Amino acid sequence: MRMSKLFVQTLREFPADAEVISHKLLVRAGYIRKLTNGVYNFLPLMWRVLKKVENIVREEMDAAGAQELLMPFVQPSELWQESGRWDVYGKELMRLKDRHGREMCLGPTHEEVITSIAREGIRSYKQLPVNLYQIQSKFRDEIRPRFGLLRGREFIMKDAYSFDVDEEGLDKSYEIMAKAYRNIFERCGLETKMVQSDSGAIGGSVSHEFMVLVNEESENNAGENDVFYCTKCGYSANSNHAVSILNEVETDGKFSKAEIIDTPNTHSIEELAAFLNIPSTVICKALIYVIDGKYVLALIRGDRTVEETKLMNVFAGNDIRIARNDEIEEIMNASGFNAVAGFIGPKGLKNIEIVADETVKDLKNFVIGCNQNDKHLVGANWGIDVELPQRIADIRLVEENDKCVDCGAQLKVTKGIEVGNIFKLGTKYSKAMNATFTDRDGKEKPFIMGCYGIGISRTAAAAVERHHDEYGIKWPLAIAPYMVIVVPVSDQDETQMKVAEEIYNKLLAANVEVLIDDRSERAGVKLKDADLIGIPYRITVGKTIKDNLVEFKTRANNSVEAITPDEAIARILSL
RNA sequence: CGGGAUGUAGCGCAGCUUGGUAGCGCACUUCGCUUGGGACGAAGGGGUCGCACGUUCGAAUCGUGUCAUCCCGACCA
Repeated sequence: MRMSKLFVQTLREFPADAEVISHKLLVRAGYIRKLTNGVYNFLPLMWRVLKKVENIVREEMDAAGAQELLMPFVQPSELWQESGRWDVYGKELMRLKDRHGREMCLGPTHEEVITSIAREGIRSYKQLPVNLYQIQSKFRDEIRPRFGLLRGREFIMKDAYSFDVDEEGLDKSYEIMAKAYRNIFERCGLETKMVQSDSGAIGGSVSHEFMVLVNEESENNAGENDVFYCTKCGYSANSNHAVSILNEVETDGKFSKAEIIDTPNTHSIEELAAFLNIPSTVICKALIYVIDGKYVLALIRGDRTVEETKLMNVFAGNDIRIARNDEIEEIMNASGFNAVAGFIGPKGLKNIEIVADETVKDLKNFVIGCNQNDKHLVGANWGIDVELPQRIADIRLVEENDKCVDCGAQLKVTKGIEVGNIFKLGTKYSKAMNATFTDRDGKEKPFIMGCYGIGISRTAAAAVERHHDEYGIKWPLAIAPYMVIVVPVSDQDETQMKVAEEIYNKLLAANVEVLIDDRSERAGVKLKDADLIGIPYRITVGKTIKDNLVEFKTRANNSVEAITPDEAIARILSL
């Protein structure tokens, strides 16, 4: 391809509305352009990258025995009513009506559609297992799209769905996909970590995420997830799912008797601990949440943080938020109190579910709110002064230096970009939608399902996050839009132009994806653009051509060598 | 949805306090000159100043409303 004809506009400056480096670079280098909030045009260079990623995914999925198909982007509400998700998926589901007033939605994921395909097409266990996948645009009306391609509303995704006769089969299908995913990301030039995760709105039991770790000290960290991992064994998990063994801390408040004392203006744990001159580990913190519209009081040791996803899962909820002040007032009034946040406790509260984190069990002679403003109960003990809640669960956020549940070593935390996700769905959708097959014993059974996603456009953006420098992108070879760019330094030097054209034509003839910068630009412009766009190899034809030498530059490490044109061609063909 | 900020040419910005014929850099067009790290000169083209209403003789500038975008939180590939 000739640069003079290539549809690309590089910008001299970074776009003002971009925050993370992949967004900045992809816009500045002319790969993408925003159409509207969270929705991007994929320009020719970007489309080539995306097709590269797609093809790697295709090859590995096909090799793993999956079959590609394509489902509609627009889906009827009926299927979502059947699965029960029409009412629980929330505002992220882009709903619309057709001219007859019939409710439809833009596909954010395709469990419903694939399940309808399976129940029509699969009648017998003899047809199982089967794994079907597609590569397609998805639309999720995200609350806050950001970070360019990392969190768009419209994005390209590969989604696969497996159908098995039993759990054992699902385990196998799951393992095959995990293997395929490792191959895919490795081929894309991305190091990933497979971590345990919460299964969220998709549903199901077991799930893992594939994270590109990006824990660099960069000021704009694109990693939206905290990943906890063990420094010794292989344990790793998303913060919304991670568990740990706590280090020993003081849990005895050492108060000689239980009494309610004045603790003015101690709205936070820090203020309270400072006022009483005690460690925060002998305080029982009480927080009121709203889960699917119902009030929940969560108790946790003062030094720890509630992990909201874990808490929500205790109640199998879909939506969680901390209660507003007016809601707290309402709860207090209903129980005959008037305490504000900071002085709340479980004793005497009515019409509210109470759940305690495991950390509060061992507290002795501790401090807790008593629903009176500017007062706390000190020296409290479970069963004597306050009832220990019946519902006890792990609802805490793991922290760095907690101990690994598998081996006891220290846990560390790092930021990650989630590029892939695999779930064991089980029968969630097949039961709800009555999707069954006839098993060997002649009985009708629901399919045992799994689902497996990869963010294609996110993967490409993650590659930029991992592979770039101050001059621009450094594409991994496997997903670069072109492999090599030939740059004649001066378009007025006939020899340079002639040699450059020869190299270009020879590479073209050898089916190499090659660009030639035949624009009538100064050398600086051409070299800057080549670096910015991030083509893995550059062959620069300059003055040294009189000695039959060209410059061979490897973008990955910015190394340069002077070699002959023939050697340069041979080098490319050997890669 | 809550908190903060910003909307002026394709991109990046100034002008607004103190109202008076809309500017700069890059990009774009033509000509000249230049060609190893985003040159230079000359001449051009391009904007209902997000939108609406109001105040005023007169609004990019002041007021009200509205829309959009970005950042921080809850969501997820």
